[in-house]
Amino acid sequence: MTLTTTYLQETFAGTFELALLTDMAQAGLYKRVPTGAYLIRPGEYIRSVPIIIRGSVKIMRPDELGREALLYYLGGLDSCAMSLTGCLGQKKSEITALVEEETELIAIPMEKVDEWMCRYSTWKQFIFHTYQKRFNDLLGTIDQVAFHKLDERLLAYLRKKTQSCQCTVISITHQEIAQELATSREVISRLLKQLEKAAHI
Amino acid sequence: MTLTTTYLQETFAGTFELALLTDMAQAGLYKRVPTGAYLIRPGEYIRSVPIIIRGSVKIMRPDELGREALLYYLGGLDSCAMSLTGCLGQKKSEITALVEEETELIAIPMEKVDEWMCRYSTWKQFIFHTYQKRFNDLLGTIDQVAFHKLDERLLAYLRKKTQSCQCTVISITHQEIAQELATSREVISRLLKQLEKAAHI
DNA sequence: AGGCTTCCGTGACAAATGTTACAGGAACCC
DNA sequence: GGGTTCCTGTAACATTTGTCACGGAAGCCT
Repeated sequence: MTLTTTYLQETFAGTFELALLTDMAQAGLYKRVPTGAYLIRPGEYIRSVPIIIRGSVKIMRPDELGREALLYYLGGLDSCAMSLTGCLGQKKSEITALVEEETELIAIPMEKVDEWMCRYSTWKQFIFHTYQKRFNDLLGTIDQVAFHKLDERLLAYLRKKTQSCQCTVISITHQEIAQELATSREVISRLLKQLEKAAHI
Repeated sequence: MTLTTTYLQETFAGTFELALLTDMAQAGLYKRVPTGAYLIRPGEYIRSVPIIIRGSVKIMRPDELGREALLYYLGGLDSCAMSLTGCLGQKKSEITALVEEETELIAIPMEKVDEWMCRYSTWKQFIFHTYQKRFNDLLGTIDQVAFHKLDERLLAYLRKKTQSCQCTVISITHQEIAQELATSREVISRLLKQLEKAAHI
């Protein structure tokens, strides 16, 4: 599919000025990415900045071996700050971005990201707003990991999950939860049992 | 003290262009801040972006009550990304910045931060470089908290501390360490004993 | 049916961390 | 000297989390 200015206008109603939308239509690349695909993996170079239109992307941080801590989710009209710094700094990615639900996105080539920054003030605002959101996400993650016990973190995790997928039922294996909270399956099993009991009282 | 372009030239040799330095000399405010002072506290508004010339500033994240997790340190020629987003977004601070060693800094008023972004490419680079560094710092912190046990974290903490203060002897109470690692004093006592023993073997 | 895989439940135990309680040393002030 | 405060050491115990070992349920393939 090719991007049309009209489509962009519907999507970004109010946030971007017309001239910018026209530029985006021309320079941006529309992509539809299926569940399970990776947008980026550690070690790869980042050459464009994605803006998520619809769907859900999970950003994770791997450790030396195997484990991957959950950092945050990207949803509608979010963008990734990691990609921004990565892009502008020409660095390899330090994170993994996994598509959780089929995602539509617009990929903006990095030269444009830079160029528009001075040309369009709404773009500059968007970029910094993105930074701010991601920073707060990370701070939130640190809060969780540093100050809260696993049961609370598990609850928070489940809540966020239901929010981000807009549904009331979650289908996921204990194993996956365990990975994202950097613990083991048995522990999650145990805690879920506990919560279940506690809920009955 | 007033800022002179010559002083700035010495300090930022190579990183900033001359015209920018002249602007900085005019708009920037030189400050010398004593150990123990706060640059910012949660809830306060940020009206300028500090660039640290010399010294050491500790950035912490408080939880609902009392505890404060260590996020990272700012040292020579560092700047704070939180202040950037805070500034440009007009938000209240979510963090605490405590001066650990007497610090000299230049405070740049936020209008200038914004204005120079498009005028001076070296400034833009500096800003994004700052973002990138802080982001990586945060990721490192998450790594530590999520994947490592307390004894490793303690070691890493001590190492960083000796680095940042450029000395071989640290003088700090167990209590403080405990706070920054979000644990209790007794635990730190215990672990330090352990490490001590282990070192003797 | 039988065999395979994946996921879940669970008990028993080990290790790590948090908590409580108390004692002693050093510094300081009166 | 006596009193105070701050810091450290340490023992005992509670709680939380990690690990191991195993068994059972469901699905899928032949």
